[in-house]
Amino acid sequence: MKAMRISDLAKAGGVGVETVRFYQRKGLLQVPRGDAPGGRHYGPDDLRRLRYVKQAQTAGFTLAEIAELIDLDRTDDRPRARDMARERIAALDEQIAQLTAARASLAKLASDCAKGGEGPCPILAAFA
Amino acid sequence: MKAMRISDLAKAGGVGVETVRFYQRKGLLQVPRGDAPGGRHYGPDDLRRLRYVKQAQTAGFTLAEIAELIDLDRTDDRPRARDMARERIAALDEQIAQLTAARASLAKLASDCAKGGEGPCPILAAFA
DNA sequence: ATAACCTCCGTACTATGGTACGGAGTCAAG
DNA sequence: CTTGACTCCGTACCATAGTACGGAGGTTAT
Repeated sequence: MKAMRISDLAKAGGVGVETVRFYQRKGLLQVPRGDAPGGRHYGPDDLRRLRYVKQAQTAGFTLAEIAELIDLDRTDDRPRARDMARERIAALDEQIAQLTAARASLAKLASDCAKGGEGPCPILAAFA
Repeated sequence: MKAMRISDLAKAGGVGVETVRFYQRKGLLQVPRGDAPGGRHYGPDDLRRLRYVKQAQTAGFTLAEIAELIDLDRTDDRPRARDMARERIAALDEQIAQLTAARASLAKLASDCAKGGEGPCPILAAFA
């Protein structure tokens, strides 16, 4: 395995080089010990970490929260991790409920507008 | 009805004065004809419009899209409005699906972590 | 009539999550 | 031995959706 460079890591993680560097600045990814000149090299751990960040993001964690999770990993603080997960699940539930409600009311509006009776299009007139 | 001033409108809409002004700058709310010195006054239309904006936001429309919807209202372009609604519903469906999936995987992680077997806490180790 | 409070206006600043740019150094191939 | 591609680094910039600030002026209550 011929030492991944930052561009390889980025590609493998499906992000841009600038994003990797951004994550490094935020403490989400480690900056490899400044050894090999002409390009530091990255290992599979870095890629796992990068993927972890991306995955955690899809669960709605902010980058700051992800940084905290990573820190909890260091200290193996499981109770705190469970708390964060519980909070996130609750937030997710609320968000899903809200989006579902919005979806329903928008769908009704759209169908009413399509039915196209008289009067103004409810999508435009409504939410009122 | 003693002419709503900007702060009354803001309060009624559940936003701050600065937010009303921000919406005016974005073209989401009209700036009343500059008549009454010592405070322009706003009417029920303005409040309806403000509530429309807030409602549309919960459906996930960006302020730019909401500005477009408002413009469609002016021109009564119903086909375009239906398109926008359809697109938004599709996006909402996708988002709901993603959040639901994230919720499920996070819930599993949390329960595995709570079961607390050996090895590292899956919330911290996982997403991997 | 003076203080307290409001309006208008422009400008600047915040947070979040990136994205872009320019310069300097390094490295491999032609 | 030069060109091209890559690295590092700092800094600046982008969109989104506000929030805050300071000054100039009008209004309201005592």
